[in-house]
Amino acid sequence: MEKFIPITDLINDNNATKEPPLQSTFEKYEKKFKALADQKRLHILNLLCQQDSSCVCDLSELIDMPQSKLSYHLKILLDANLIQKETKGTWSYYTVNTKEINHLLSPELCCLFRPSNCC
Amino acid sequence: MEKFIPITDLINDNNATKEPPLQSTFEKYEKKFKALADQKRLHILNLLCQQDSSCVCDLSELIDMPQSKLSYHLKILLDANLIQKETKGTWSYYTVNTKEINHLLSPELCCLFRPSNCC
DNA sequence: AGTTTAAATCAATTTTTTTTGATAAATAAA
DNA sequence: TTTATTTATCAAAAAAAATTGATTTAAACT
Repeated sequence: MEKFIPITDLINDNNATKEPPLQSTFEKYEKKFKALADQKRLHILNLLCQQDSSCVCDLSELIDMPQSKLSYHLKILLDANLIQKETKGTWSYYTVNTKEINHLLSPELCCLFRPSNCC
Repeated sequence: MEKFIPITDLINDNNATKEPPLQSTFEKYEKKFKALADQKRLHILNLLCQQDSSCVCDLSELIDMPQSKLSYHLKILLDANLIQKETKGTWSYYTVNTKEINHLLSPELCCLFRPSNCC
């Protein structure tokens, strides 16, 4: 059989390989998707958007996860800018960064990780 | 300082921990986000949606990646249902699963991984 | 002041993912 | 029919991420 050559290959000029700004775009989204690529963190996000604010010790009970483990996962979400932290005294309160989530995910999916009013 | 207790905590009943269907939802999306959580795979997706169809050997040149490595990453995308495969003779042609991408990602982001007409 | 609590961080271990080069299966081309 | 090409898969090694329990820091209580 003869190799099939799509029309677009004949039309497009192959500048596809040199994309200087795309590289850093991919890095940015890699980080964000890495943060989402874990059941536990998806669960955390889902819980966070049901409370409008939760401290680590409460979340730890809710999700039944040791504190150091939870802090580790919260940090990953925080570094990806998917959640935000506010410290009051010794407590750290975390909230979903709705704006960022909306920018990243489809409306259907956002509902899973967005305050309960939506869906 | 006294511990701050958000109003929603006083209102919501704490059924948050027992979510039998949510568990499998998280599993499903974990897999999809894992597939997206890699620069190389994002690059592959981006290239794939510029061609409407590419075989492994062409992609391998375009992205400058050894064949076995590329096949490995294509399989991860395929298993997550983010791309589709069609075999013609010895060649495998891959295309972006636009429907799935649209369901998952925001319109802004979809543009990065969707045929060039959009943005 | 002394004790307790909340949360972040650390180092060591375990688990998962990725890379690499080789091989196998199937088709194409000579 | 032989040879070359395309792609998937395999096993071993390397790299990255997650888990665990302990420690540290800081603030809150008594």
